[in-house]
Amino acid sequence: MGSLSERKKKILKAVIVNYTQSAEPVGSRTVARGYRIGLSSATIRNEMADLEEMGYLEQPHTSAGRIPSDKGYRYYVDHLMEGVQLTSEEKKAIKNLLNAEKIREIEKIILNAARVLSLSTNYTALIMGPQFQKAAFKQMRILPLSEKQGLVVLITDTGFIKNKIIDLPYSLTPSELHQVVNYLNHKLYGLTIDQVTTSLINELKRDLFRRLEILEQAFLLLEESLKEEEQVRVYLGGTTNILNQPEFKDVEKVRSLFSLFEQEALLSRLLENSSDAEQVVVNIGRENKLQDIHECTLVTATYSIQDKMLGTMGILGPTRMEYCRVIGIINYLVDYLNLILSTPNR
Amino acid sequence: MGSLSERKKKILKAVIVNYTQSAEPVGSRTVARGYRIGLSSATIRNEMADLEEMGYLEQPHTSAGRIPSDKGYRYYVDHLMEGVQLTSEEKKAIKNLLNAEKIREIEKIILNAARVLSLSTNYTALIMGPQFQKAAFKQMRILPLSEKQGLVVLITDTGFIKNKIIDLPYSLTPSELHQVVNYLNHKLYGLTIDQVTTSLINELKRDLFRRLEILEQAFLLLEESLKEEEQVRVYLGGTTNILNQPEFKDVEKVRSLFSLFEQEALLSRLLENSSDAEQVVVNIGRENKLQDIHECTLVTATYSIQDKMLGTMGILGPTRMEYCRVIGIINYLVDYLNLILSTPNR
DNA sequence: TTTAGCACTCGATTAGCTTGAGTGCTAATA
DNA sequence: TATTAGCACTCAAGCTAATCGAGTGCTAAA
Repeated sequence: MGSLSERKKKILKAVIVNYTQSAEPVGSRTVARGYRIGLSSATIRNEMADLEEMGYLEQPHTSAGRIPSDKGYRYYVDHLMEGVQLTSEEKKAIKNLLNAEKIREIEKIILNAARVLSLSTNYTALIMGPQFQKAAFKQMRILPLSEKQGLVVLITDTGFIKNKIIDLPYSLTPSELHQVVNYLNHKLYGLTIDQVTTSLINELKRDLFRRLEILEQAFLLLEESLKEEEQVRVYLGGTTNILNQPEFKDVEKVRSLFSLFEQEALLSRLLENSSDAEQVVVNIGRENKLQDIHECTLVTATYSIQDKMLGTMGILGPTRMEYCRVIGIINYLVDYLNLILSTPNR
Repeated sequence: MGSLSERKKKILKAVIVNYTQSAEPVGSRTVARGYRIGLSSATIRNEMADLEEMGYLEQPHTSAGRIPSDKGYRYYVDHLMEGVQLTSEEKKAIKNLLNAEKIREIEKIILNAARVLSLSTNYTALIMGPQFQKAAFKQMRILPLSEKQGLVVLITDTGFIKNKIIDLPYSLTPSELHQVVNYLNHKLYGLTIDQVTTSLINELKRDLFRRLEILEQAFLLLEESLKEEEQVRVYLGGTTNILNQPEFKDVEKVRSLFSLFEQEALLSRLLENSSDAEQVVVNIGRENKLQDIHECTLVTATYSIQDKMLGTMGILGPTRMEYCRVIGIINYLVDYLNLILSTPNR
């Protein structure tokens, strides 16, 4: 597949670079003039015809220039693109934006990261919040609210905090409650939320029954607050950025994209797909599973805290995207975020 | 101002009703045919010319029909519109949607209400979350996370729960911490968050100093978690609904509207404006302060818990809106929501 | 193998024409 | 006096034809 002649590579690259900027089909003459290839437009024309036949370029109509196909972009990303380092100003800008305040809550950090990502790329940022299910149990507390209600506070090792109001079984005295909570904290410490399955809970339940003779209902709280398949939150930034792109001058496209944005479940599946990979993943056009973004590219990367993968972030833009810039930025941001998150006393 | 002849009223109403459905300028013939006024188109033409001169109607261009002006809609809303009761099916549908699960957390209820509101009106719903500042302090707790960090949990009487991670002054022993918390709970109980001003905190600080000789830093937590002017959250529902309206076939308008949607601060100010009023408030077109929604109507109402005003909800659609339906729905939803929220053990 | 040259294609733009919904005005009518 | 019928007029929208020009493919010469 990497078997394109040097000349074809140069031309393909020229077409992509030009099209990325102009959003207009690129003609042979433009390539001949602008990119120091030292060939006449006629020759380039022939090469471009070849590239089209091979599937790297497309022609909107007979008498127009060429635009890159998904396959063309793919080749560009895999073989032609030069990784670009951010300038130190850009880096500084990102750091500044991200550090506006000393923030400890992970959710706010992530919300902020989405903002930064969209601002610095001018595309739309999607960030999947920490996957609650995969975090490890750190501690829980129950604060009594009234006779019959309590507030469960659940804290994971990744700094995720979850509240849930529950009904308390009337027969629990404060000290019994305390005992239950202590017992659970002891037993569950370090397990991932996934591991705290119903069966484990049932087991503990039996155990506790014997020891403390506490009402079964006491356990509904944990089940309730854990089992409830919590949708992973996806934070969006710069959703309107994409409206600046000429490919979205049609309201129909805008609608289909924005209704996707409204469906968190779909978004999180979209991001989850890429979440195994170590590196930055680029999904170009129809490589994406969802119809609605068949004309978009989604660049994703995962962020983590002390080597434990937390979630995925992505940039969504038109396939005609500034690939190297975006990849550079997302790379830098992920690294920096990992650093922040892993700093012990952040 | 209510001094329109009966005939003019009928005609104005006919124009508005028709335009609301068709989104096309309404001609004299259409009015004569469809609305049993018993007058010829010529007469109606004359009346419509009068109405235009008076500012209730507008003409996009000479040879087109008339469309209502903001003033026309205003008159309609104030004098001509018949309040429409929802059918019992509609009511049932709303109840079902809202009650999908037994939900206790107020935030989720509100999020859900936004969904319901947008689904049943087909416009965009904005709901301002509970105004933290105006809620009354109920209790606070501090859960130690590590040596140096603690989690402040703050609960208001309106069921709002707020977490914040803070740095603990190293010199506090658990029991000292406990004492401080108890003292604060005692002192602050029942005050609104607004009332817990810095000066009160300072006062308490002096007080505590004397009694417990506890480090000043212990107080940073409260200040930090309260003073931080927490932006009121605004929840959106059905943002894409508005894209179905023909008045938004132009991407420019979509962009300006959606970038407004991204700015929570602006949205909350928008809703706050109407938040004194008891009743449903209708802001038509240019009556709205923000340029971006000069072609929209915002219908708002406030919801409360046991007569304490919590927040505002609104419906945003084109000025050509089904006023009576929207007002009926928002009225019903607010009443119902108030009922749910005020039920003691919800 | 490359290039110059040329005929050809086809979207985009413009201008002119037609259509039709709707108006305003006037004169006739109830 | 209020209403209506009739008619000339207006103007956006839609259609067609003509023009323009960027860009192509092909051919023949270098």
